[in-house]
Amino acid sequence: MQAYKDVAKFGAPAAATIEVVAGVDLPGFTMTFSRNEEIFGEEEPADFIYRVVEGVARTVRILSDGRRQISAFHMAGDVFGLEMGEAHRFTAEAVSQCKIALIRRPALERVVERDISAARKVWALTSRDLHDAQDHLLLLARRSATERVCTFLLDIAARSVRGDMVDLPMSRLDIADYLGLTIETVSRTLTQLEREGTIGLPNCRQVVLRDRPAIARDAA
Amino acid sequence: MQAYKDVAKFGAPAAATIEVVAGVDLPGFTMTFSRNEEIFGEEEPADFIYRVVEGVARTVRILSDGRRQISAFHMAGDVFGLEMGEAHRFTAEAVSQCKIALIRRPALERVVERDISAARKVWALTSRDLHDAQDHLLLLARRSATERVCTFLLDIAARSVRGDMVDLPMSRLDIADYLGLTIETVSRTLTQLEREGTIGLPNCRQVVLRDRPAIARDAA
DNA sequence: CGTTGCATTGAAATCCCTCAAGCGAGGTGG
DNA sequence: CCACCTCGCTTGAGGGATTTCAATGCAACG
Repeated sequence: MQAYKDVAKFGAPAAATIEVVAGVDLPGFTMTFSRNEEIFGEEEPADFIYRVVEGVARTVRILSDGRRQISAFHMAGDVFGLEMGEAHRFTAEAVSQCKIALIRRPALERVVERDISAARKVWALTSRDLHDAQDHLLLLARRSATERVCTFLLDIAARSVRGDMVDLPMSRLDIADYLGLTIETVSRTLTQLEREGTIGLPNCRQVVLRDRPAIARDAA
Repeated sequence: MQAYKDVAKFGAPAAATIEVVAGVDLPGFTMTFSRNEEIFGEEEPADFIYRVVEGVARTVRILSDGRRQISAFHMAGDVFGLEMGEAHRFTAEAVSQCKIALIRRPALERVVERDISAARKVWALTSRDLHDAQDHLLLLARRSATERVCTFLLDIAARSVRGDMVDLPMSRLDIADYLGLTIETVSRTLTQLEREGTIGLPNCRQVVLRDRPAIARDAA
């Protein structure tokens, strides 16, 4: 618990039973983090695994010269910070104010040692992350700015069930660092799509998917 | 065995005991594949897992318009084609002529159901792949052509223990598709590094790492 | 000895980035 | 209540890294 000694900073942890994955419930506690607050740091011992209860988190890597890359956004229900090694390989931060459930890793390890089906479900989490990373890889390696942005919009839309109105919980900088672009290119691409009538931009945190087929086409 | 009915095409499979990971030995068989031959296809049922015995394989994804991305090169000892789902998510091909060990997936599943420590080792394979993918992600998102090529050279060098002389088993096109560049950019970057005296290029399939510190610096 | 398949090189074009300014919403204080 | 500030987003102009297109080189092979 070292990292969270100073609980005043984070809001009081609340003990609870956390469903890590379907059918695997473990004792844990929830904490709230404010916008941009660090949840855990790269290289820190991976003593917990984390599950988003409310809000959105991001996992980030930063190069020495400041170039930043967001590997994933984590929405309600997503598990992150699961490691086989001793240390975290990313920094995790709150995108918006969020409530996060923490599960002590030894507790998870114990269940995994005993229960094959639980072990399988935990493995599936890693496998899922791998698939996402591989899709992301293809995106970054071979897709144009427009394709990246459109893919991103469809992805976010699929993860937040709101019809054609999509809320973007993250800033343009976050989107840019996720897509391997600059903030300006993201902005220009969005306004370009708006000019073509493909999307609407009532404000900078909301997108209306006016022409999904066109977006899907652009997402290639 | 449907996919490999036509064994004549591949060379006769040879039954053997395969070490999937340290301490997990399973019955399987080896087959040889010639340069550029397909080992398995995307969307095909994932009935086997694969381990490189000799040579090098690649896992590939292709977009409808022909853009290609290589997610990884697999060298001697590497396991690939491990899926939790029903189907492969990549195409796998032989980079050079290679000998591949195939393990029937049900055999693996049985061991994983019984033996927790084996399950853990198999999970570690997925976890390792995830780490590699995440490093690759950062490379593609935020690094320049020179940085990518230098990182690649160091990576290959680390995987083939030969001092400062590195053999490149793959073509320029393979390197380009792995690094998210074009073949011309890879070629230009290499000749640039040669002109600076950082590397030597006795021929297009061999690289001499003349100044490792400089390469490491360029790899950022 | 021509063919074929990479690899290299050059010139031009393009896409995205960099730098710089302007805009707008939200918050603060006079 | 409004001026002012701040922060994030947008927009523009210019530049640069990488791609594209095209030609040449080179080694292996029949």
